[in-house]
Amino acid sequence: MGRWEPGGRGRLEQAALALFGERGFENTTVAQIAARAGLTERTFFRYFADKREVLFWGSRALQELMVDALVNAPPAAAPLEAVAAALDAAGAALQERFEFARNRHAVIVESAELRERELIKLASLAAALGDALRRRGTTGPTATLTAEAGITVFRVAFERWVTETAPHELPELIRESLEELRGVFQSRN
Amino acid sequence: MGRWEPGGRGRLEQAALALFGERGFENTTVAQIAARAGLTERTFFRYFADKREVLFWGSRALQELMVDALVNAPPAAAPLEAVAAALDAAGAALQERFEFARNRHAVIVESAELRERELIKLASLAAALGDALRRRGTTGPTATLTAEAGITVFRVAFERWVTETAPHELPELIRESLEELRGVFQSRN
DNA sequence: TCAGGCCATGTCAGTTACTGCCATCACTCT
DNA sequence: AGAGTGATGGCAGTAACTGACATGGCCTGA
Repeated sequence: MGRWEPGGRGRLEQAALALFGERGFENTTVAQIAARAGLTERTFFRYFADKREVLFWGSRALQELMVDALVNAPPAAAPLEAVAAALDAAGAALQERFEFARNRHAVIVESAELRERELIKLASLAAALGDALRRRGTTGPTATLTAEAGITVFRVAFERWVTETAPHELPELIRESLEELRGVFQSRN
Repeated sequence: MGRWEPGGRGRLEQAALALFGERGFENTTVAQIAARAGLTERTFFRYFADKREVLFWGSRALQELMVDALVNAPPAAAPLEAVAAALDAAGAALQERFEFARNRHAVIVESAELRERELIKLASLAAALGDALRRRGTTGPTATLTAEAGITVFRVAFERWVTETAPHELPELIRESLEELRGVFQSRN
């Protein structure tokens, strides 16, 4: 195999997901990932800041998608409705890649280190949505709280989606979870 | 100094917080922490699973406090009210240690690794509160969502508490944030 | 066509987090 | 005093990550 095969990053991502699935994150070495991708350890660390990041590089795209959806929501929409639009966009996009999402999630939940990384990615996503809300005119703490609540809904729905034996559709689970959270704040007894 | 000075764990915690504050988390080695505490690196890793954990060992107590408060909330209280009781307990306890909480938080926000660890600790706290809610009879997704929303409120309020120049009281900030989040779900325009 | 440059990759040495194994030291109990 | 116990030290080893430099393939301009 030539030194110049294209798509080094993608090959590393695939090799990592496969190896993590086979032997677990902690029992997989970066050198092994690189070898399976036909590259060296040093090159791995040029593409990814650390061993965990190889599973999260792709999530940048999802974040952009959600921020765009929020920005393009009707100006008259309430903050929660704008966030809901972002969640809809994410739900529709992920629904297309159920197999991949499920495999990736199965790997992540098995490793505390990967769960940590996922949490900080979601926190950064929440911050980005909060910023976008503020650009729409929502005031400080409300923007943060709405965005964080939206991410909570997303997390709970996603977890159900990839975990349940009789799979529902993700967008539907997102809407259900959002309504349940609404109920938490509306009941008063 | 004798080999048997008591309180090794506490000395390590203090030394770590001080060094992280002086030179930053990443520029501090475990050997330096251990040396300042009059111990060795090997002993550090007997007390703490990893370098970050030294800042989080104390948070176990807070989690127990909150779960207790939730369990002891009136049985008639709605899920959100039970979670609010847990948040009140945490707010009152932390209010006593403003200086420490502020220093520790300043160190954590400066390091991505430490922020990750804090997020997973809060996630574990949310899970514990969710479990406690289920033991009170709250059904599955609602318990999770209520607990997660409560932790979100806590996080936002805590951040304001240690960040604002004119400091409010933490319990007050928690109540305010909870009401703001309620407003997010009640407005309909 | 070839000289030069560009850039992805390789090589290598070094630091540090973390672990397993065994030795050692202080204190206690009998 | 001798044995046991529990906290600590010493040491060697693995693997993640980094910096400095070398090298190989491709492209571009004259």
